[in-house]
Amino acid sequence: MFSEVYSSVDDPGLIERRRKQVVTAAAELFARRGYHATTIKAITERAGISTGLIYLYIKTKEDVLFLVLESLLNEYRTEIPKALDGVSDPIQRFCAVVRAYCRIVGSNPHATRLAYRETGSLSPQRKATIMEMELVTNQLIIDSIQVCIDTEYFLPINVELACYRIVLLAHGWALKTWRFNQITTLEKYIEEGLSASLRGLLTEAGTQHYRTMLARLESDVQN
Amino acid sequence: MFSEVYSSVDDPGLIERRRKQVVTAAAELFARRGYHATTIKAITERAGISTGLIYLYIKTKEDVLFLVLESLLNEYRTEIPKALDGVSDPIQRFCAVVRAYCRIVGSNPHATRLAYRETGSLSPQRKATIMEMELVTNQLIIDSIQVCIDTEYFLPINVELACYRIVLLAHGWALKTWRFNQITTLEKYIEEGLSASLRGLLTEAGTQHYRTMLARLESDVQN
Amino acid sequence: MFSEVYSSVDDPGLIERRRKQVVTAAAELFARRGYHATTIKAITERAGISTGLIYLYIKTKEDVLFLVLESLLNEYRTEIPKALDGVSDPIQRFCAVVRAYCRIVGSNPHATRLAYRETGSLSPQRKATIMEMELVTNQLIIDSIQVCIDTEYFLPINVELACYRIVLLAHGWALKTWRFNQITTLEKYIEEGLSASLRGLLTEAGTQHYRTMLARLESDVQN
Amino acid sequence: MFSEVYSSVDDPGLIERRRKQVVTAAAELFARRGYHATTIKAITERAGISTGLIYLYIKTKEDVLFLVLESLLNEYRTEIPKALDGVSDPIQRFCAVVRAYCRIVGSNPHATRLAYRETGSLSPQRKATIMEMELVTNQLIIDSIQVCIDTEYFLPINVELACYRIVLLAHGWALKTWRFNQITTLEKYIEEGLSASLRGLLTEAGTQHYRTMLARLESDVQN
DNA sequence: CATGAATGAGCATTCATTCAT
DNA sequence: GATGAATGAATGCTCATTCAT
Repeated sequence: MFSEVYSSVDDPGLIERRRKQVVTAAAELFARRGYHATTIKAITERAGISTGLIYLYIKTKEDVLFLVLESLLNEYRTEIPKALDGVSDPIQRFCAVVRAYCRIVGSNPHATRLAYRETGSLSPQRKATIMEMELVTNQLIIDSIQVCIDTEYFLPINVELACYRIVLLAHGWALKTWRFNQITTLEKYIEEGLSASLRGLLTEAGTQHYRTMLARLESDVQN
Repeated sequence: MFSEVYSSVDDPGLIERRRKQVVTAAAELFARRGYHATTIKAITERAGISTGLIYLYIKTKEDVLFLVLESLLNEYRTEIPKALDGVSDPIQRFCAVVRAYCRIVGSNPHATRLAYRETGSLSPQRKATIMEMELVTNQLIIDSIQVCIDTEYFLPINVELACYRIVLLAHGWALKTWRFNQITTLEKYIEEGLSASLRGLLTEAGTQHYRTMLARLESDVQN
Repeated sequence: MFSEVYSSVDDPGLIERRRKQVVTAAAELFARRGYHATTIKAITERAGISTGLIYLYIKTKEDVLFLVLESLLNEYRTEIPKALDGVSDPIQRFCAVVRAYCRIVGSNPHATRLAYRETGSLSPQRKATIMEMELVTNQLIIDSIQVCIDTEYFLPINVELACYRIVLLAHGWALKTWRFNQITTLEKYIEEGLSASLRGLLTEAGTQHYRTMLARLESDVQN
Repeated sequence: MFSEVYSSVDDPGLIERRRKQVVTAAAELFARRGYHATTIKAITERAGISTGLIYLYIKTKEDVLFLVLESLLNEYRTEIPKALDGVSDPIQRFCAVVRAYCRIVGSNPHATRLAYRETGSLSPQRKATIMEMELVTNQLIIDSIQVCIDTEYFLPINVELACYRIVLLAHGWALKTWRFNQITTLEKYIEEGLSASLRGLLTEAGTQHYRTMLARLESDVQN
């Protein structure tokens, strides 16, 4: 973790701890004021360290941005698989991925917006790294869709485009929170979006399977 | 047009002309380098005017950003209605709106991304103005969906959420151009997205109506 | 003049004037405190301009150093030839060059020391430029020696090494002013150094010629 | 040795050892990058000690510069007398001093240049101390010249000025190494410079004596 | 109206020095 | 004595904005 960024300090534990301080402080400030409008001094003050100290753990201000974005994407990569634990039905797995992704975004709207706003402020190499990390997360979605297609629950559509529609469903919440919070809740947003997506994806067989499953779940809940 | 921004110059025609120069220059630079990395000097140079002159037509750098975003949203508001000219069938009107919106985004991906990145750099009031303009455009989509629901071609879903799924479909192209350009074309992207959306929206009756319509269109083309 | 340094201002007269201000101020401060210990702010304050203005006429602090050194070397190149005006006798020309060089150094001891201290602070390219300018000045000395050798007034020694002994005689005054000012005057220093040099350079014939010349000069003075 | 600089450590042997480490490391770095561009951290790293430790042996960065310069001048004071061992003829002693001085400079051109560049970075008191040390070395040269004058081998010129011409001859090699290395060798430079100096210094009697001596030396070599 | 030189507050980064361990 | 993380003042440079011409 926190790879790619040089530190002149040796103790990895200390690096981890200090960087967490810095990333937490920076994430909040970047979210509120944006990357460019946030000064290093503001970050260090909020992190409770001196101006100079931050430069023992990062080399440039851009490093801080990278660490913030990296830490966000790491959360996706770590949290989504957890939501799949113990779920075996293909359609249920798809639903679980969608819900997990949306909820992570829902609990981090600032960070998600930050990723949209400021990825372009990174150096090309760093930008590429972040994009690759995004692709890794997307793969989790793609896989869950592919299984549904293989089992003929989903129509044989372009998997990657379908994946991006899910990604945009999730990110959409963050990008338009200001409006969505006025007219609905995150969970309703998820269910409505999920339903629409499923209607666009399910085959006849898939629909059948999905209904049976829902019925069973309901009767389970009743007992 | 160009309201909300003070100018010390009297002649409205001159204001209009100068601001067009400035907005054109700024839009290109903002798209390439981002708002913060673009200097007023760079804008005036590209616009072919002197450094000081710009301050006769705007008061602050933020004004320029506002004018650029305003001009983008004006294009949406102007262009989309044109696509509806002479189209009367509700589903066809819906399809026309979606295609028009996506194509405008497709011809302005930079500007669209700019809106996502830098709307937050505006003052709260300006931000609100821009968001309202977005809502006006959205209303065009909402109306086209509402008619389809009223005629029972579309399921009675939440209209605004459905609208946002369309908006995100369109914006999605701009936000992920880097990837989509590698795997598809804009028109294919639109048709795939439109199909998935329709599957998620159409009622039985709507599906029927849509199929009949498509068949008729095809036979028209053949003759 | 002041070539090699970029300015964003167009008017050459203004550039000339502003740079003179800056160079004068910087030369004094560099001489007193050294290049590194002198801040841009101190230079602009002394030059009576604002902090930002200096950057319209130079790009980096190193540019200022370069301009200061360049202006010193330009003085050598301009002043020494003047001392040769109307002097035709080879030995007298040699003496004139030596005296002129020493006097310029004597009126600029700070700048001369600065050249020794800080030429190394320039970029390799700039350093090369300064060294070349020094070689141009040295050529004036070399030429005057060569003529004396050709006329067999001077021994056929290595001309360049002889030249450097003269250069060091002159620079020596600046490098050791602190001591020389305690024990002698510049003019006495010059005459003593010149005598010693001549004794090291003159042939029999040269000595003869020199003595005759001196005698004539004295009788001229008497009349 | 290493007087004038306070250390909080008691053991003089340890002080001596640590300071040698520091001075060696610093001398190399100062020579390559200059005093200001060299950081304390770079010095301690090269010396193989921790950042904080250096402050047990010196109080400020300037102390390090002083120690480096002091150690250079100590070398002059120690080495030159060695060259005089067993030489009794006045002119030969003079020649030996000149050669020794030039050779020390020749083996330490960086350090010599450092002394010229950075003596001014010392506090006035320290500067005075260094200058005094230089005078002590100069005295060795002065003495050798004075004996030659007393024996009427040399003309009765100003001894101190003559001394400085020798000093500048030696330092000249260091100050202009970049050029001299292109056109000659150190030994040839010394001999040429020494010859010119002698021609400027010797009386008739001195010249006679010197020639006899040279002849004897040659015949010695032949046998 | 137009020009572009002038202003000066603001910011990322460095580094000598300190001090808790 | 030794370590190296921590401190914070200091500095070169940028750039939005002003204003004399």
